[in-house]
Amino acid sequence: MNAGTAAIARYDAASANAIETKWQQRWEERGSFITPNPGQPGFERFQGRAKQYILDMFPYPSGVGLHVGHPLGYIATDIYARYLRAKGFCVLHAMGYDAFGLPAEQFAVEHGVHPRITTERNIATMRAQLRRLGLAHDPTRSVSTTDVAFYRWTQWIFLQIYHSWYDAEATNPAGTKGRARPIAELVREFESGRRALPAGHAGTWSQLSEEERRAILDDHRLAYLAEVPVNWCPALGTVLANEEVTADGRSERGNHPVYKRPLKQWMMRITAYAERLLDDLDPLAWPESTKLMQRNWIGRSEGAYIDFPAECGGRIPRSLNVGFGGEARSAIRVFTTRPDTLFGATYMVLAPEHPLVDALTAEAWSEGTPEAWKGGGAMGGTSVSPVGSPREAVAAYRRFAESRSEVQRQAEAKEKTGVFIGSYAINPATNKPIPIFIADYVLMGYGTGAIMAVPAQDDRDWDFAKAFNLPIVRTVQPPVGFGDAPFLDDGPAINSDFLNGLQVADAKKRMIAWLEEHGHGVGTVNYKLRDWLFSRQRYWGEPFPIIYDEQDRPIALPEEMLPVELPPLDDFTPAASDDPNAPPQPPLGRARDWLTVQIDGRTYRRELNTMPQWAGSCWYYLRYLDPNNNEQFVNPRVERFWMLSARGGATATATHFNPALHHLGGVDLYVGGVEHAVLHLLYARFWHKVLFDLGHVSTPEPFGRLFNQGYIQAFAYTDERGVYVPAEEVEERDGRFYHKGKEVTRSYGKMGKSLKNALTPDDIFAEYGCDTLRLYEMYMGPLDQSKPWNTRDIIGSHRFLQRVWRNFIDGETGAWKVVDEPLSDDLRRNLHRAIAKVDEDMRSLRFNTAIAALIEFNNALVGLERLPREAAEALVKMLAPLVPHLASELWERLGRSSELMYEPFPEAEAKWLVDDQVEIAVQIMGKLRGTIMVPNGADEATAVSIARASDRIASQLEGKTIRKVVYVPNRLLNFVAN
RNA sequence: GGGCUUGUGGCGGAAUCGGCAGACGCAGCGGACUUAAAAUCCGCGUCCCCAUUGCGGGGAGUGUGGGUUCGAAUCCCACCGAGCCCA
Repeated sequence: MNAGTAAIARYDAASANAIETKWQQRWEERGSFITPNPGQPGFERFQGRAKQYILDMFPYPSGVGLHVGHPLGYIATDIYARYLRAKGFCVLHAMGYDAFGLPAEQFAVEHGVHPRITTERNIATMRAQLRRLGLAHDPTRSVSTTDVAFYRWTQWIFLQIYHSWYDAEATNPAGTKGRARPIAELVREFESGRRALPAGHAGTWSQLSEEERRAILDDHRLAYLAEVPVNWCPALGTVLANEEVTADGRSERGNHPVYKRPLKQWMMRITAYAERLLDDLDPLAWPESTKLMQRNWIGRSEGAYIDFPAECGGRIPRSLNVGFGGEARSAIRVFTTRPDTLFGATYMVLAPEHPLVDALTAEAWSEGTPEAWKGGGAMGGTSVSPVGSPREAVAAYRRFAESRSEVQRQAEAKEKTGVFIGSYAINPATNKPIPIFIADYVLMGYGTGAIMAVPAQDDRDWDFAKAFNLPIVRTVQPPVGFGDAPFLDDGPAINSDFLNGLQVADAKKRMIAWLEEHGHGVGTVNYKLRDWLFSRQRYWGEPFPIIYDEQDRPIALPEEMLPVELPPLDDFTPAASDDPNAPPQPPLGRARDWLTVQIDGRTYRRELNTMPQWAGSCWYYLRYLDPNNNEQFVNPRVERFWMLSARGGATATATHFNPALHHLGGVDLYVGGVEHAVLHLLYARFWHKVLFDLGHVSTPEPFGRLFNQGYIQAFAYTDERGVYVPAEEVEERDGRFYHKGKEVTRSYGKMGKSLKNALTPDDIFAEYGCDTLRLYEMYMGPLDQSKPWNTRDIIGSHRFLQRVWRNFIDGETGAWKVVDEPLSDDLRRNLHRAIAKVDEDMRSLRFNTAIAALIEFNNALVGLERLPREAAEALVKMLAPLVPHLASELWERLGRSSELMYEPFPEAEAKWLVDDQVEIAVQIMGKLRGTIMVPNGADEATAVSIARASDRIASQLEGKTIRKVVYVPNRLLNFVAN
């Protein structure tokens, strides 16, 4: 035994903590977790090794600290990263903090403490907790989004996006269609005449006014300003995300009224990338369910735009009045995924805020208009008396619709509401007039904000038609016996002239051809995905690198003027108001000295909005690669080294992406919760693709392999009033639960403060040490499934480590038991079987079964007087990724001074994995009747003769005729006999 | 309403390709050691029936009901329950 290591006879809480503290200190002093970049000092030890980039989702450093559920994924990636190091890879594994966001700002509002102070305190707490878990993160690569040195580059990326446009025809570096290009190239193309000016502009580029040119460029930029309806909450003084608004249109926090209001906001043109975001999903090694969620979110649908001529006395605005041939026309344009049903379109519906509604609304009700169409009683629970004119009905309905949240409007369960606007459109297929309604089940943000209603083949149209007594014409023949309901499935077309008899798919094609031929419409692809609202009226976020001139025109700051730092503030309270019409006043408006900026003697005013929290998490994984670079957001050579992933695991030496040689994605494993399946991953993919198109990164996708970990859940207990009681004080007796003598009710859900069932890692450290916690969390079950925390079970993992310890060190005497003696053949077979199992399970992140195999092997060593070194060293190496402190301590006591982390993982030798004799099952008619021993790989005849020689089988077979024998070598033998 | 995931002992889970269901652990029961206890070690451990002095033997069984197959926790159909996403 080494001098200097105290003799510890028993592995318990005290000795575990002593060992863990010792090794955490030593790793820190030695810089064991640091992985330098190629060319940097210290990289020599990794020279020639293939890279692996192992990443956890970016955490928010919360003020309340971690509970035991949080580090589940971090422990898993740590084990995997340590395992890969032992398998000979050069591993990048780092952790940073997504530290902008609302909680720190709220805390600042309530307590007057600057968010930077709160944030830094929280980060320090979280770092200490993670360090105490023994996580091997490279400390030199940790970043925080709130560091000026970090968000300077977030602003820089914003500028790249702002200065770009999407050329749908260009070829990107991956060889597929569509590419972001610098806006300067667009200007040159317009100047040279190589690219025609957008429709509606006559003459040449140089003949356009400065304003016109700006407008055209802004229409192309990937970051642009737009008036969009937002959830404006005057009482909180901020715009809210949809998820922050309750179903009845009030703020989740404070229950204040929320209004839909158009506000000038920064938008990101993510819709330009819809097709590529969809196509590139296929080859990614992601869970299918996550890919499916992204596909649904992007929501690609093929269909057609169709124009319905409308009688409106020439009042349609000119910009909305261009037909498919470029000619002027008065028509309502709809998008439909079912152009084949056009003959069944018996009315039209516009979204209440559709720009044509004013022009189309009639002056008076025509003779015989049903009372129900005029708005009386047609607005759900809101009682509105029948109104005198279409104009009044429209105004009343709009007020009603505005009062309802988008969630309410989309909920299908409630009855349909709407009003007739007094005028008619012409169905281009039937040439008959059909009435035009406005109704809030049609949303302005989807398609064109107008639909052709086909009640016979659409649920919502059917309900609406029933409610308003509108005609229903079937255009797809339902099967015999089909009831009084819309028919959505495939069938032959009926009542449809030239489509009759065609199935849906063919009918669609035929109709689109007909529409295009007659100028009534055009086939198209539509997406549910909308552009990304990128402004927030908040303080604690990245300021935009944007200023405005006297004409209120946005101007991007030059790169040299970055960073735009957040100004100091004393008061973070947003300007609250009871007046829904009060203009939004972001907190940055209080920074008087910062508000304006002088450049070349002219005064500009700054953008007061900040970026959303998503911004930093869209690219942090690139900053880990080169965190201290002050010249570039990441050095391209460094980026290529870590991100280019060669197929087959070979080291990448290529200088650019080649689809034949490389995986699409750079990060080799990305682990995090499924709650980020859509937004974070979609936004990050979008930014990454823009950076890829512009040549700043080398891969078309950021994350090649994604793994969604499950959650650790916990029981919670409520008393007879329904109030939560502390879970740790609850006792179980005979399957019932008691708190302070009173029976309580058990429920099951997320761990958290509000349910009084959270348990901190610190509690477990004190009682068992962090190696036990790491082991228990991995042993609970498969990583991707949610499972309940059960404190009672931890003892099993702790006992296993104690048993390991006792196999090395006598529990009574403290004597060292490892000897240089050969291992018996039996034990060696056990050992190599364990190695094969653990190796395979670790590679596929099945730590629970890897641990079970280690327990079995260790149990086989229990009772040995002396432990052969061969088994001891292999066991320590296999334990090293899982319980690095305990393993390092034993490694040192084995007299080894090398860093255990970088010791190669044991190799299973094939010859020790096979037995001479194997036990196989013997069945008769598929029922188990016994087992026999046969030589490994025995043929059928041998197995049959051994089986028939056994008394048990022979007696069972007596008097029966063997019809057939099924033999699976080394597995089973089945006699089909009767 | 649609889509996805999921359902195995008292509990967490294992069975990786259709081939011995319940590995491993927790809780429980029995035994050894001990004056005793703790700790440790060994054994038992789905349900029902038969046998029981002892060894044992048979049947059912992976949410429910069907199907495919020599053989189904695993594949197919329908239903029930749970979770997530979309509406």
